[in-house]
Amino acid sequence: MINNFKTFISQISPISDIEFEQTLIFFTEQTLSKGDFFVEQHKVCRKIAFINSGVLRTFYINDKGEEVTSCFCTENNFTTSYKSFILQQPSTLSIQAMETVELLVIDFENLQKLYSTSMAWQNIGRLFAEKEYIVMEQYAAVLNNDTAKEKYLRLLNEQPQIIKKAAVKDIASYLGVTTRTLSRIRSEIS
Amino acid sequence: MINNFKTFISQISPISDIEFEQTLIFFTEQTLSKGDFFVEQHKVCRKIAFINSGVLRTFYINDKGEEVTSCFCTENNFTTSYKSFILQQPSTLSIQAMETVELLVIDFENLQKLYSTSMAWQNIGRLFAEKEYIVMEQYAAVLNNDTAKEKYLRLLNEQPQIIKKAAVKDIASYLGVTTRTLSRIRSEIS
DNA sequence: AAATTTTAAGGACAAATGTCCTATTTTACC
DNA sequence: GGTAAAATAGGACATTTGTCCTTAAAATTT
Repeated sequence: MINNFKTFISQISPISDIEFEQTLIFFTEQTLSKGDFFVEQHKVCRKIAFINSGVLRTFYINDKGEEVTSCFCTENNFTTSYKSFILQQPSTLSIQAMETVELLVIDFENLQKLYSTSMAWQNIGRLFAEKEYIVMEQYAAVLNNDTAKEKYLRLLNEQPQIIKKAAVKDIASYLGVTTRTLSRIRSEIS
Repeated sequence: MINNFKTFISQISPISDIEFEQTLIFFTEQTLSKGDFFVEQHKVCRKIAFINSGVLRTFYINDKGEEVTSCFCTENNFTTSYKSFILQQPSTLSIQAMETVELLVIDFENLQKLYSTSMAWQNIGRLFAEKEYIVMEQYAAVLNNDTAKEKYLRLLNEQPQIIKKAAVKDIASYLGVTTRTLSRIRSEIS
């Protein structure tokens, strides 16, 4: 777990062994079982986690009261209700484990401590935010341009493990289509 | 111009008068006329600008060769082809002045210099990235959930100046609908 | 294991949106 | 100011997607 994390962090920004070691005391390991929530809607999200293994699903409730999946969070990434975390406001999102998940968790206060004392972590924080932005920009472009079928095929191509693990209705809302439409696409393909 | 910029920066992160003054030498003023490009597709975007006045349009060319507007950049915000700027890779986006635009511009190298020497600017950089993420997340949620009419009414409500200033076809592509659909919505409303 | 609930597939029809087109208006250019 | 080019509105029809529904399968609970 720690090795994975160090590799991941080092790829974002160079950090000395010593500084990494000093950093680790701020993180705690956590395991979630399938169905457990990492973040619950309406509560302020106070933590961010490195996913060592497993997949989580991020979703919100739209105006019509339906669950809309906005992200599938996979291993070797961070997960958090980012807006809630940044602004320390109640979260519109919930994050739930889709299977057993191993996390390395740091809370808001400790991360701020890292930011204020470590240039390396300031850098990691900024680069992470920039990366999240790029991912979201790409997601928006897909939603804006692709047809339902194109969106499904793209997901199938880019994250085949999600197609296998996630419920059909969650894939549908993630792609911004109804289950009826997704059902049509799936029968067309097979 | 400078005062506007200082107010804007101070709202993101507290910065001392002295540090702000020292910072200013890295920025240059620039004025664009209507139609001028701030960023051109295929070139690496080497700069980021504070918009003191005016509006710019960000767009890309999709698979079908059509222009798709991804952002209208308004005054008292930054503008850049963010992904290209971050990664220093050729830009998929172009950014064009929709009217006369007054900018305060800093290039990539100088911003990196600020990042590496100033904790305040590291902080500003991270908070800016976080803000851009939140904006993009909201845009994705709108694209995913709202009908064509809802999207148009939202834009009308939230950025009425864009409806007035932008071409209908650009509003359409920004909202992810065809001009035919937007035409229907507009005639319905009036 | 049986009963209950949830999920998924797909039929029938409705609504929304897109495609292709033409007429008209607006803008850009010489 | 006149001409060419681009943009807009909107008709006619096609396609996509959504809504509502039923049935079957799968998962969950008792």
